[in-house]
Amino acid sequence: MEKYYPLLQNTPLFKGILPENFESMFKCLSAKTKSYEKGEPIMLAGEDVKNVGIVLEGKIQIQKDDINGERIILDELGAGGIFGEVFACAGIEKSPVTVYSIFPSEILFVDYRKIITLCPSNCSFHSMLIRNMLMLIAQKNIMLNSKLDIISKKTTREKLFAYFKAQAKKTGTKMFELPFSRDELADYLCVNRSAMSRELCKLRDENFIEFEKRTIKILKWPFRS
Amino acid sequence: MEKYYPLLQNTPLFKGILPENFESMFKCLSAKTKSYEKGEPIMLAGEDVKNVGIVLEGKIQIQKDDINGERIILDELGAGGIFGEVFACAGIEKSPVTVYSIFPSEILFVDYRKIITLCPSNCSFHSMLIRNMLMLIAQKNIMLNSKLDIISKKTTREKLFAYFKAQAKKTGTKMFELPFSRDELADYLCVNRSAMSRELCKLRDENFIEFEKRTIKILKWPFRS
DNA sequence: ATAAATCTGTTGCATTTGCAACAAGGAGAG
DNA sequence: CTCTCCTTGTTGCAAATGCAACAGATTTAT
Repeated sequence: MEKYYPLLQNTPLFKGILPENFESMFKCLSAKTKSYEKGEPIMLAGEDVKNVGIVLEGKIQIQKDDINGERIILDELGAGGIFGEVFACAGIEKSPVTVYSIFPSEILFVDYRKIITLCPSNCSFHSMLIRNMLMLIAQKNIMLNSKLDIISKKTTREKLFAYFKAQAKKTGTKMFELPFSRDELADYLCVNRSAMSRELCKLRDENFIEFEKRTIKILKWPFRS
Repeated sequence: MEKYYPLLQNTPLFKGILPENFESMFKCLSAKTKSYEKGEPIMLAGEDVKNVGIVLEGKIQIQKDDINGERIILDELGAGGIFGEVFACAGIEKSPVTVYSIFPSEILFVDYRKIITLCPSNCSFHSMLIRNMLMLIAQKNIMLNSKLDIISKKTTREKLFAYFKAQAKKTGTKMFELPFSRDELADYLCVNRSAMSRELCKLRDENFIEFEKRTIKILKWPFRS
């Protein structure tokens, strides 16, 4: 467990809390760790969520299963990522999402009631935890808004550019790696894969972009900036 | 100001705080009120956001202005509604959204730094305020997810049904009033208005729904539940 | 009361998209 | 190496959609 302390120290949730307090804190929070294999579900939609999860190792994917059986990728988290905290704070008991381990992963679970409730012993880290949680959720909120920005576009072309623009802004360059396969990207943008593929090639033919595998290079923007 | 105390008492942000503490609390929080006419902007995109706003009277609309000049309605708030709190908690200085008063409105502004920072005098309401804020933002988060659910649908028909389903669940009946004009609804669903109008009529002709003006009545569901 | 503005439905048309099926290339397993 | 699976691009076609323009109805302003 101690080997993850440097990681946890830089985690948004535990930022500002001294590592020497971790052991007593985890005890107070009833923290537990669990291992998952690649492809194994960590949390299923409809299950009770009593814990906040923190990825110590590996990679997970948060998905939403549609009525029609379609899969929507909401997020992908590596080491340091946190999930389940929104339902915790919103008072939602049943998970509306499914979380899968897409690499062999090690997850730290924390009882969320113990995070938001000040303990009798009045531990010093509690107000910091809550403050951190606030920022965490607010920023996730911003991310959701960004995704809405992209999905709100009417055409596939506009969605692609909106997504590319966000990625370019994130990485600071006009050439970047997609974190998705084509299939997953289409899911993310909520469009048909083959239609998206077609549009990508059109954009290439019109000299807007170049791409090879997951590498995208922006040559020019269609609208202003 | 005192006339709004009953309203504020039932506001998510101030819930659990006794009205007799309101005056001293507002003083501590540097709270101010301001009036707006119908159509007047309350907060423009790009402006500094230093305050959290609470609607005391009237109605406001939160919009996002697209690069292409398209308008996306993110939310509509009546008395008791709160806005700007997400940017506050996420540490974002410049507002990415525009807020308009769509009725003559009275807005209460609170310096958000004073909400999340425990004051020297250690007021009793501060930890409650932060806890309330946490739930507020987490629930807004959930709402964004719900909207994503709707927008993520590929066809206009699916979007309409996803939206209707959410409204039906909200009101608990199969007949409800739309909070939008057709134009606004199309904006909300991110589809072309005339195409949506066409689809609505198709649904009527296929006996899925009945509608008159803003009243929608669901006759049957296309898929399960 | 009259005029102007807004809301809603309608229609034709070009374009986009979803869908399904197939093919080429590459990665990984045995 | 060979076989299988996965990823990606390709294509034809029917259906959906965006767009623009128009008309009737309703609301609002003067």
